[in-house]
Amino acid sequence: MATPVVTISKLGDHVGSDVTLRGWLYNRRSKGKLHFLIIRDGTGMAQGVVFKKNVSEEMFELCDKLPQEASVIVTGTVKADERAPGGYELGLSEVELVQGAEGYPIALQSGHGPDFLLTHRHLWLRSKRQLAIMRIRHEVIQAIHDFYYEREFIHVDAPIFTPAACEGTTTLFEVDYFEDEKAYLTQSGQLYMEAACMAHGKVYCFGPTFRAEKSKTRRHLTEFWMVEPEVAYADLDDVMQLAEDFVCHIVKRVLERRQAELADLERDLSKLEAIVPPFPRVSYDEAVEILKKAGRDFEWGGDFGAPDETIISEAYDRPVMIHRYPAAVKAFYMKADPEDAKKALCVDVIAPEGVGEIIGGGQRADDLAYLEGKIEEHGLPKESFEWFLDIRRWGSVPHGGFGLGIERTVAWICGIEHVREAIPFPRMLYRIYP
RNA sequence: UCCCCGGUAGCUCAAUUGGUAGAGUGGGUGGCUGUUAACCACUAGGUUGCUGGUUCGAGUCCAGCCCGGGGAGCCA
Repeated sequence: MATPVVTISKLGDHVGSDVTLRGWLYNRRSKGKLHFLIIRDGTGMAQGVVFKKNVSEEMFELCDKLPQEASVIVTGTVKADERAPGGYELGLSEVELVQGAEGYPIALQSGHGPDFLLTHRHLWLRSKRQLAIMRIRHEVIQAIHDFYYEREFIHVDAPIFTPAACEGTTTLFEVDYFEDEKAYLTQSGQLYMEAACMAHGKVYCFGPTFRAEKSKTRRHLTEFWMVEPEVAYADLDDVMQLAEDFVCHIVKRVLERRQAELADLERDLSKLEAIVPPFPRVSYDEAVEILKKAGRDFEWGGDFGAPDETIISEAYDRPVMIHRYPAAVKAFYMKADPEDAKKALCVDVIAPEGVGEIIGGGQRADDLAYLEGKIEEHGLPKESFEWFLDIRRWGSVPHGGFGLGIERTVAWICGIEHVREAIPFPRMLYRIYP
């Protein structure tokens, strides 16, 4: 009679009985008369033990030759054993080879370089560290959807093709297809969320965004994922409160449910456990003072560079919210501060540990005449924004929101150096394969 | 786009002042009944990124190009 097929994550439910696992050989440690087969199946890793006396000679020989990443179906008796990784092991009675994997390029030992690993990204995903990162990414995404679902936000998808820019036009990918006018890959779903929040009150979008920036740093991808909530009747304080609750919720969820993955990544948990409210709210003016005290030569009015952000974030053990930047360095749709028209009601959230900005947002301009002036000031084609101006023509209300970069958030939580490891198949300047 | 660093075995790296190209790992073969990136022995494996130059002689020095890494600007 066939044994039940189970996953490694559920082995504990089957102690004492025979089960079948379907997966891949992660590693093999062979002795003279027994083999230790480390098998992974996507839900975890488990050790199978093959004793020469318990199996046929052919099967024992097969196990002696199994290469790393061979696909295998194995059957054996589950028992708890402290010596086994994961706490359970299988005394194997059958090993079926599905396909071999001679010459598998990624070795367990001997570190590989980033170029080699990225070229083999489709295989690199199978390694322990990458498995942990992708599972944490998955948890972050699920936590995001749960957070907004519980708060009665409606998930509204924004288009990928857009007729005009939200940010600078130099960073747009042009698409040559639509007959009437040029189209571009989206840089942000925000403008569409502004329209949607006037319909549903509280909305968010979650999708890919594209930036044709010639950026070559550990914080940049050409294609990255962003979640963008937008809330009607929200002011800047509401936006900051939402951002704080949101980031805390994500970190807490990963700490609760992904301990094993964080352990695989050797993440310093105390850094994540420190992520609790309240986050410091620092005005742009105060941030400039921090920089000056640190000896930076910084002039009021400019935007912060990456080294500036790092200096400011190092003054705190949790994300820092910097608000009210000079309007001149921010996008056209920002609402001006009623107390100082030179400043915008915006907020950036800077993550600790040098990851940089994970959130950018603020309160939006809700007055028609003001917004028309800003569009002209920025030299943008007004006709492309008529629909956006309509939002201010009929039933305009104060509203605001922000965008959170998924890969930077995942990189920060995982404690990894580069965002390229925080997305399954990174797209970067000079890299589109695989 | 600019600045800095690099390109040597499948992979990660070493090679003294310009003088016969080396190790680990992975592959192969053999050994081992409790391994935790197992270990031990043996073994195969090279047009030193490309093109040109200097030199008796270039992995090493020079020029140009290609590719990669890190950073800046810009941004999430």
